[in-house]
Amino acid sequence: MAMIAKKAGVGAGTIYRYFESKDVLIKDLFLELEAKITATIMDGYCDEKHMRERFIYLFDKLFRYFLANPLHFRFLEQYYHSPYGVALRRDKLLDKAREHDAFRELFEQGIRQQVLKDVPIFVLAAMTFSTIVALARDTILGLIQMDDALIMKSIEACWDGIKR
Amino acid sequence: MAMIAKKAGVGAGTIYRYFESKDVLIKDLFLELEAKITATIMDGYCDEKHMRERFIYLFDKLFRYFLANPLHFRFLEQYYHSPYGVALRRDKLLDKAREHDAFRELFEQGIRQQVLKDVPIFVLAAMTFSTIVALARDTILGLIQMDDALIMKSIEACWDGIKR
Amino acid sequence: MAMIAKKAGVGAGTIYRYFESKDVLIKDLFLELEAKITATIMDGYCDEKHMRERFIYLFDKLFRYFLANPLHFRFLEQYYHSPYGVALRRDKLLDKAREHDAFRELFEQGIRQQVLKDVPIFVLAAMTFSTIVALARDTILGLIQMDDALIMKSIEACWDGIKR
Amino acid sequence: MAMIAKKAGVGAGTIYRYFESKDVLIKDLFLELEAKITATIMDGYCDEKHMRERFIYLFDKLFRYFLANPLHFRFLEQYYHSPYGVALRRDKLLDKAREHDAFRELFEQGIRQQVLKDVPIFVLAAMTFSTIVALARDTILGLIQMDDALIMKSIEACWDGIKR
DNA sequence: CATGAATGAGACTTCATTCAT
DNA sequence: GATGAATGAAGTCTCATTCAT
Repeated sequence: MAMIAKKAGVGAGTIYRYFESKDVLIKDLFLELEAKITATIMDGYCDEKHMRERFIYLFDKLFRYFLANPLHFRFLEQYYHSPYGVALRRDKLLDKAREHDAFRELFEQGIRQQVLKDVPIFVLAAMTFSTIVALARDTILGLIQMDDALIMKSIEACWDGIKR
Repeated sequence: MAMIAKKAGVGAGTIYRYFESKDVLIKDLFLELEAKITATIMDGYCDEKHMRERFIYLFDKLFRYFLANPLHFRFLEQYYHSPYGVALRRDKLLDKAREHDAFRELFEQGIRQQVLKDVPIFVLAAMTFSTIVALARDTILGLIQMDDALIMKSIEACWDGIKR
Repeated sequence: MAMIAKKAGVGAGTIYRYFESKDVLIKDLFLELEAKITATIMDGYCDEKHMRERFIYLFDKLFRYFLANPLHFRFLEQYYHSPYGVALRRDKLLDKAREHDAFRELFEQGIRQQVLKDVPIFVLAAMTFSTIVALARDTILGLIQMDDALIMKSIEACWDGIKR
Repeated sequence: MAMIAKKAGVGAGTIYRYFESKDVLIKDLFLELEAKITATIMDGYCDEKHMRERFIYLFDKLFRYFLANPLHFRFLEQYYHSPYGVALRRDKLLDKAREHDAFRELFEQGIRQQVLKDVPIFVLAAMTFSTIVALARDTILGLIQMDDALIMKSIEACWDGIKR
């Protein structure tokens, strides 16, 4: 908190006018970031295209967002692995926080149309998200390099994994 | 450190006779755990079986190890997402720590034999490890349930993703 | 101070236009409350009745005021036990603030007329006020219950203690 | 806490090896003090003397303890007026913390033997303790002076108040 | 005159590490 | 070699007060 106040150029107590506590600050930041990412990804997304194309569109955008915003990515990763993140995923998986979620819809539709494997959605999510996140992380850390072609190949491979 | 000393039944200072610092203790614990997991997984592993069979064997064992040892799993996850873990992965990816590694050999051989997609190994690793880890995590957290059939399906789906 | 401003429906800074500081605000509030209590108690008080009757009248009224205004009571108690209260009592005892004070007059008259024990007034005050305050406090806290008869008995007992 | 550590000549964290928290420290200090006072007061106390004599003995000792240990007195006063103290008195009044208590026994016996007024014990306690405490407080604060004769007179007056 | 955002000293507490015994 | 009491920097949070608007 001291560091944040300093970076923000304000006194230590000022933060608490805007955020009830450290935890709330973190949660709010997460929600803001999540909304921003969703907006970015959904920009230009076309509901009516072929499923594979939509899949690639979404994950490509997601991947590029991560690379373009490494700080956001690191924050999200930490958040997801914290107790907050567990609670969040619990809610999502238990359907408490449905909302509009393009990924979920895509997977559900894919299963219904027998384009995707008939497994629980969380398996499809694990196979795709965690792969993209893992690759993004190592790219950001400078451990690996991924050019456009490799990004595409990887996303297509994910598709191969989930498609029937 | 105080808790560890207590659980170990020794004085707080005693730890420092065996581990230079908290960080070193954590690193050593990780290495020990890693060795144990490798041993467990490799037990019964047969080099000469068909590649797909070997793939499934390894990941099935890995997955089951995680479920059977949730504390180990949680420690490893935390470790991987800490600064220690980054350094470790850096070493591994940059080939500095090439020991005997069945997964790596499997992937390399698969590419050579044109059974697997011709992508860098780190892509294959991301697609498989991160998926299994994600599923294990949520299972351990009680967010999802995976029975034997679903475990098998998931691993096979991973294979579909990386195979040519 | 923030809470007070909110309850008052004004900005936080506005308080400081009416009260120099938190301490002054508290002191002023005390003085206001004291005046109000004095007025309440003196209402219907008759100088010319028998001394015992007047004594009972005053303490009965005081006691009932406390029970009817527990918030006032709590504030007064806190005030008396704070550094402010010490200064106040110092002034009163050292005769610096001799205003019209029915209790004091009663005690002084009682001593003069040899109805009360020949001890310093502060002893009479301690025996009566502190008893009534203690009983009021515990009643307000819900630790004890006092009905009309018990209130009367207690005040009469105080009288027994101070009378010659 | 910082002040305490400094006065104790130890580091800030050292306190927490001996007391779980500030609240526990305060509570423990209170218990220690209470035990010490009880021991002091009970020293030389004779169960078999006449009741009035015992009464005077106890309160005289208590009063003198307060004067001799003004810091103890101030601490106890603050404690009794804090939330801790309320809880404590609640327990005592509700008989949860009976133990050996000379004052209580004296009052109970006095009522039984029809020496004292037939009022609840808490009234007797209020009339005596609060009077003695009030006089001790103002003496310690230097607001009043009490010599041996006046102390005796005051305690005897308390007795007059509670006796039948 | 009123506002309320900003302040920053100070409160309690934690914990990895040291060192005299 | 083992101990565990002591350390003190650092962390989160509160709140009376100020001052530019």
